[in-house]
Amino acid sequence: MTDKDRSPSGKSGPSSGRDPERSRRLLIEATLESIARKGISETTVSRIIEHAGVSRGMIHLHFGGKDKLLEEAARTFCEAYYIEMDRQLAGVSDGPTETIMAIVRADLSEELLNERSVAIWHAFRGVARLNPAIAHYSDTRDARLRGMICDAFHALLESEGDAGVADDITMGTLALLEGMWTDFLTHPDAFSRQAAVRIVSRFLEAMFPGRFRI
Amino acid sequence: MTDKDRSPSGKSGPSSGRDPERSRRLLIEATLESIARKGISETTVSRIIEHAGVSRGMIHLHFGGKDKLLEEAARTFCEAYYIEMDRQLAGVSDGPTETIMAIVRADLSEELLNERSVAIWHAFRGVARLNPAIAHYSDTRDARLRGMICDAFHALLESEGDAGVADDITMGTLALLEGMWTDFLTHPDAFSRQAAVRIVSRFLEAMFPGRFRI
DNA sequence: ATTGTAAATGGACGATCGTCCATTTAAGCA
DNA sequence: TGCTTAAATGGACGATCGTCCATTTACAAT
Repeated sequence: MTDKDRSPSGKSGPSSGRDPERSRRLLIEATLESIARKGISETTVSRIIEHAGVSRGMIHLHFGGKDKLLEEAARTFCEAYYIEMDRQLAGVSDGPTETIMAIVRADLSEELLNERSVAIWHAFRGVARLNPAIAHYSDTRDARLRGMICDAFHALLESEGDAGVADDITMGTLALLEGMWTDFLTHPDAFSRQAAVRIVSRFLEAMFPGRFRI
Repeated sequence: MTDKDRSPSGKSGPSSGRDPERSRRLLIEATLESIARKGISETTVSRIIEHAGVSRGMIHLHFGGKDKLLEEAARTFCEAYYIEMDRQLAGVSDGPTETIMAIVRADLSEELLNERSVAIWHAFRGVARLNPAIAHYSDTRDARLRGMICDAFHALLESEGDAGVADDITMGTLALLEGMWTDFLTHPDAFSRQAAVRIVSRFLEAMFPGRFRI
């Protein structure tokens, strides 16, 4: 261990000290918090630095501008979704049915679907069409997750049916989940996680009788 | 017909003349057009009046401020959805199956689901959570549409099953449609209207065998 | 023709936006 | 203890935001 490892990331200094990594993290977190609470249009440089407790020049210094910071915030937020999704999927690997339901339950779990996340998610969606960098992170679930679900449905279908059926059901299932997120956004009080899981289960049980019993 | 009917709304004057109604309409249309093309954050007073071809003071004069104009634009946009939906639903009244599929086809039709509408819809969604007035128009389909679908599913279920089943399937169907809109937003080029209708049909056919044959 | 009324104009205004940079501060090295 | 380097500061800057109002314009009634 060289002297260099006695860097500011160690817990020696209580708070104030040189730590560019910490500054970056503070800014990203403050940005996401501001978007969640005040919306993206009211997420200004002044508000971000106030929440982060840093000086005005930090955004330009560490990110090169407000837009780049927003992009990094979107990336971080998207990354956090998959990290938590993987965490909840860690213990499950029994079969296609369990895999699919594990993904569904995780996507609708309190850790992933809550007022904060749904607010941030839809805020980014609103500006995604004109900001390709953000659009990339606003995609309807990524290829890996889609692949996992599609493979599971393929296994469930065995060899019967067309090749496109599994793709259709995959897209339908993802669309169902998307719709649940939107419902949470528009009716945060009336929303029921249990009902949401039950509804998805109903559709899948109808599709594969006996496999997704409620 | 009194003299008053020779108002500016008549086609006497070619373009310039007093017509507060026309000014209001121009401003609302310009607002929606700007949101569709530039996003809500770049929809400024300057841009709106430029597109509308009116003077700066008009927004404050006719709407009392930019926020009120945005709210009116959201109302108008939402209203247009239901007007077109009703138009497409006008000829259908055969049975529950036809009613449901007519709503699905209409919701996914080019008139209702297109790049412009999906951009505006998601832009409003993005700011809805902090703007109650706009949130009201961003609701996931209104009570009337939901009621029509729910009644149809009730009829399809006849007397079997719990009372909540129809509600569940209704919410699932609406969620599916919401998800399709989101997919159109994130993948406008890859999206297929035909595939979207087919996927919804698959799920409903699984739920009610023989009723929603593809 | 004159007057009254309301629509329409467009510039002034203060506030706030994001960017940038001269300066200060703190940590590592000689 | 100086010296170097990079992190951090915070105010200045021009641009642009939305609001507002004194003024002009156009139409209807007198």
